Formats: sequence, C-alpha cells, structure tokens
Amino acid sequence: MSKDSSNTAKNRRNSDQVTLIQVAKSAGVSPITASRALNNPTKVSETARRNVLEAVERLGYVPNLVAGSLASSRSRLIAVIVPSLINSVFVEVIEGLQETLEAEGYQILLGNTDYDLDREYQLVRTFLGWSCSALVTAGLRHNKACHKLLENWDHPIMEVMELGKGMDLNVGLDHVAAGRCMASHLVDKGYRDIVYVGARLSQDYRASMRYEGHKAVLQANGIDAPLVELDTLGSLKAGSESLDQVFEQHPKTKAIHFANDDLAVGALLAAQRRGLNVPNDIAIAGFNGLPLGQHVTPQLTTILSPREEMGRLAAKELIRRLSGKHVYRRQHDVGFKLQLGGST
Amino acid sequence: MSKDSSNTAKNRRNSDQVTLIQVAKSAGVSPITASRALNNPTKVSETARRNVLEAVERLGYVPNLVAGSLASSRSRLIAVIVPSLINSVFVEVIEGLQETLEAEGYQILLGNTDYDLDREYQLVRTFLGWSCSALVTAGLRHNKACHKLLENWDHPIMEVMELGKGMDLNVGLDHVAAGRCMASHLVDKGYRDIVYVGARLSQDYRASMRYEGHKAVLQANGIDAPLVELDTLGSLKAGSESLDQVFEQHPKTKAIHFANDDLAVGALLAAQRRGLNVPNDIAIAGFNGLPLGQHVTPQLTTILSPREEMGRLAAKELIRRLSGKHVYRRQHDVGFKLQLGGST
DNA sequence: CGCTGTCATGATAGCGCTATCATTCTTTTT
DNA sequence: AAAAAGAATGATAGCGCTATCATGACAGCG
Repeated sequence: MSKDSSNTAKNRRNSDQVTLIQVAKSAGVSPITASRALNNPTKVSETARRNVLEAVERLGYVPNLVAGSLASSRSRLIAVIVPSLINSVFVEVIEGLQETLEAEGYQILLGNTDYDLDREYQLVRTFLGWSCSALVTAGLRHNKACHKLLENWDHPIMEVMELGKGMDLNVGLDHVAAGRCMASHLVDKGYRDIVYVGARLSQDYRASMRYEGHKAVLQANGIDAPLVELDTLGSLKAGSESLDQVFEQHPKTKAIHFANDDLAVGALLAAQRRGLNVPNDIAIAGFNGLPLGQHVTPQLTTILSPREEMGRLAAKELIRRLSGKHVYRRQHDVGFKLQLGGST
Repeated sequence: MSKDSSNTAKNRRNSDQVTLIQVAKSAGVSPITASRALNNPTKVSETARRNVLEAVERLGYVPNLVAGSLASSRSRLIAVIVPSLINSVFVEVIEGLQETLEAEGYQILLGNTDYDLDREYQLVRTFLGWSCSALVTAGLRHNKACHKLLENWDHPIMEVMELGKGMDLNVGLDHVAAGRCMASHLVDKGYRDIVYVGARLSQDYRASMRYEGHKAVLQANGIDAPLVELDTLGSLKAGSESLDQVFEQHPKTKAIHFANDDLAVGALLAAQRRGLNVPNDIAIAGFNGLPLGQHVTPQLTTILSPREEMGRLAAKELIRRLSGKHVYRRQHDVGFKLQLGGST
C-alpha cells in the first residue's frame, strides 16, 4: 500500500485548483517565499520573485483570497451599505468610492438596506463575518444592536452623506444648513406661501433634516412652514403627481421647496404641461444638483451636493487610515452650493 | 510551566472574537453540531438547535464567513461586473439582482470595468479568488484570457444585457432587433433623412449592434444610414451638444435615432430651447425607456427594455442553478417594447 | 577572529470552520 | 427477538494561505 496523499479517502481538495504550494514547487522555493513574492515583493530576492511570477504565469495560478484572508485576518474587502440604488445620489457616491478603492486593490461588497435600519444591522453582521477591512455606510443613524456591534469592531467605519459626530470617520454635509440655505433664498426672493414637499420623510430622514432648516428660517421670518409628505419614494412621477396634492392642501402656494431634484423636475414639467408658468405662477426648488435639473427650461434652482467627491474623499480617508497613517480629521464637511436657476 | 494554550508565543488568535467553538462549549455540544445547528438545522435535534441558538445570542457570535467558505469552498458571494454605474441602466439591473439574491442570503461583490475588457479580466481573476458562487457580467464579449479563465471555471456564469450564445447562462435582449424596430418605425412614419447618434460605440458595442439593425432596415428601404459618433459618454449634456454636430454634418436631417434616452432627452430639450418643434422640425427617438423620457413634452419615442426584470430573472435562474435544479433554458429573451411618444 | 546586525529563506503551526467517516442510540422490519 | 435502517452526534483532518520564530549566509567592525 503506497501512501498516496493526493488520493486518500479524506482528501477533499478541489482537485483542479492550482495552489500556491504548486507554484512554489515549480519555482523551486518554499511556499512562504512564494507568498512573500506575491504579497511583499520587497522581502524577497530579485531572482526568487522572478521565478515565482513565472511559475504563476506558467500554471495559471489564481490566488485563493479566502484562504489568504483567513490566515491573515485581513481581506481587502470594503463593505458599502446604502439605503437605495434607485436614488442616483447613492450610486454617485459608490462610483466615487469605487474609483478610488479599486485602484488601491480593494473590492466593494455592496448592501442595500431599502431604508430599513434592521436590514442594515443584518447586512453589517454578514459583512463583519467577511472580515472586511472597513465599512462605509450612508448616514449616522443605526439601530441599537447595530451600534453596539460596530462600537466593538476594530476597523475603520466611515459614515457618509450627513455631517455630525459619528462612530469613527465621517464625510458629509450639513443638511439642516442646506435646508436653511434654500429657504433663505426663497424668502429673499419675496416668496411667502412656501410649501416643503418630501417623500417618506421617516425613511429619508436627511430630507426631514432639510425641512427642519427650512422651517427654522421661515418661522424666524414669521412665516408658516407647511409640509406635504408623499407616500411614495421620490421620483419624477411622484413629483408630477404631487402638484395636485399641494394645491389642494395649500391653494395659495407660490413656491415649493422639494426634498430632491427628481420630485422638483417632475413637478416642473407637470406644471408646464398644465400651462403654469414657472416661476411666475409657481416657483420650484430642489436639492442635489442632478444634471437633469440643468437641462430643463427654466433651469432648476437647487442645492448642489458634491456626491462623487464625497465618495472619493471618503475612500481616500479610509485608505489613509488603513495604511496606518494618522488621520487628520475624523469629520469632513464637503459643503454644498446654492445653484440658481430660473425656476425660482 | 503550565501549558496555557490560549497564551503561547505562537498564538495569533484574534483575541476578542467569539468562535463557534466557544458557542459549542457554551451550548454543551461539539463544534460540528453547532455548525450544523446554524447551517443545516434539520440535521440536528430540536434541543441541540435551541441550545446553540441561545448560546449564539448570549455570546454575540458572528460567524466567520471567511473560514466557512474556505472549509466548504462555497461562499454565497456573487460577483457582479458592470461597465459603468453612471449609466443607470446597469444600476437597475443590479437592483433587480440584489433584491432577489439578498433574499436568498447571497451577497454581491461589485466590480466596474469602465468599459475596459482588460479591467474585466482583472476583476474576474480577483473574484474567482473569492470562490464566488456565481458570476454575473454585462455582455457576451470578453478578452481571450478572461474567456479561457471562465471556461475552466465550474460555477454558473450569467451574461446579461444582450442575447446570444454565451458561455453558460444568458438573459438579455436582441439589440440588433431593437435597432431594426425603431428604424422601421421611423421609416413607416415617413422619415427619410435619419441620423443615428451614438456615444463611444467601440466601448458601448451594444449601441453599435442597434445601429447595425437600424442600418439594415434603412438600406433595405434604399435609404442612406449616416452615423454620428460622439466622443463622450452618453449623457444629457452630450445629447444636447450633439445637435450642432448632426446638423453640421447632415443639414437635411429630419429624424435622429439616439443610442439611448439620455442623449435623446438632452437633444429634445436642447432643440426646444433653440425654438425647434419636435417632431415637426426634428423627430427624436431613444432607447431604454427611462422614466425621464416619459415626463418631457412631447413624450419620447423609445424602446422600453425591462432592466430590473432582467436582473430579477437572471437572479432567479442563478438561484435555481445554484440549488442544483435543472435549468430549463440557458438563454432567455426578455424582449423589448416600442414605446410611442409624441417625439416622432 | 569572534561579535553583532541585516537579509533571504524556511519549518512549523495555526486562522475558524466544515467534509468525511465513525460511533452511538433509536426506530423499523421480518 | 434479531437484524437492518435511520437519526443524532462526535473525532479527526483538512481547506490554502500567512504569522511567527528559527536558521544560515554574509557584511562590517573593533
């Protein structure tokens, strides 16, 4: 009986996969040297490195990242959790993140909470199980279990979109201030009957933060700040349909401050279809600064938020942190810009 | 000298992490039973299961998915590779995939090729290293190395967006037919001076497939089929700016068949800004059926492609395959629909 | 010449989990 | 009642890689 180790009953090797051991053998070095040649090239002699790389090429070796991560408890995976993909805002942040992270050899593990904090908790649990190098999540609010889990996690956590004291790193903008900014603009323009329209504010709580800012400014000017909340997600369609609801509840409305550009553009186009002049009959303002708003006539007055920039900046801060460098700011305000169009 | 196994020099345990062994100990069962209680509940007695679940709760155990994947060489990760996130079309497919896959406990590993097939190859290599359960990629074209790598991979591969003989599973639509469909419509409407406008056709080769269909119909009708290719990615801005280029190169143009809705809507709005009547002065058609096109006036004539549906269907087919069931069709045509608006 | 320090390499021992086979105990069958 | 089959559990041995420590080779130095 020969001891054929490659064929015993207990063998459960994935027969056809090339392993680092085979590469090492073929290169005439030990497995650990082969590992170093691939992951720590400077720790290995020129010849060894060359031999290993040639063997990799020759055998078509694809590193098993799962094994590597288990052994090193580092994974080069970055968890990214967003509430929605339909809302292009988050996609642009992801785009910014991805551009920077992929260039550094990190991969994105994507989760979608559908604006549900319990779902977020589940995703976080799963992602921690993947030994992610870091976690990026949209927003500063989490449920209790999630908060506790993250607090005890010893990897960077990046909370994006809004600004405030987070768990670790934070890149975002001040939504209350953004709401104030637009409201001030409308008041300065002389509008008095102003309605704020949002969609599912309990879910999109950043939109309700903007409403808070909006309300504060109006009240400081002795103006009422009525709110119309739609029961659908923000979309062109919802914006278009919201007009009826607004005029029904507040017939004298002269200006509408929408929670986002989709709603605003939907309403703008709908208003024009029914023969209303924007801004003379009704003024319309949005939030986000989507390209769409700049292509309609009149151009949409909105607040431009630097979304890709936010993603890129978040990624850079994370990378700086992951490479052990000192992070200068734990909180980073990317700001916003009032973009004046003809719609107000 | 006591043999304190938890504190020897060579110990590199991640000190604070709760492992399945601790859960098992606390539940009074062996590790393997604990494992089964979590992953194969039916293989374990009612009491054992309850004890394990309680211990999990008590200790705050988070399964190490990396270790599990290494041991089982299954990962519940699904690689999804798309050429772009800025193009909302791919995002909607991802949304459809995610909805279905997350419900089945799979996670999405997201890659972005930026329309570069070499980049795709790199991403595929990385993702194979993660022992992904399956791979979803946009398109049927891959570079040689990538093709070879995938051919030898023994997990499901799903190619989406376009229809044809792929490597494994395929869910998509026939872009040549879509191009023919829209061209036929334009010809039927009586247009003769028709220009096709696309952006970066060598990258977005599906758009050039639609052009092939378009050209075939026009030529069959004895009509010339001029092409204008833009050097930017498709966007409202590019569409808006394309008008000049079209009229400069083809002054008599009466209809423009755009490669996608962003371009088409950008052009439609730009045409109106310069006082042209759509469709009397210039007819405009798009492709995709984005909501945007249905909210402008006149509504955009376009081809509606079922993108989320495509993602959902792809996910379902994958899940069926992953659970070992027979897959009835390896190729699935999701079709498209000519959506008539007032713009043609 | 021995001493120390640096560099390249290797042997060993896991990382935390699950596949496999073995064992025990219970149920069913003839 | 004995034999066969099934259900629940466990012992063992990895999955493929890397952290850690140990070793040997060689240079610089008094």
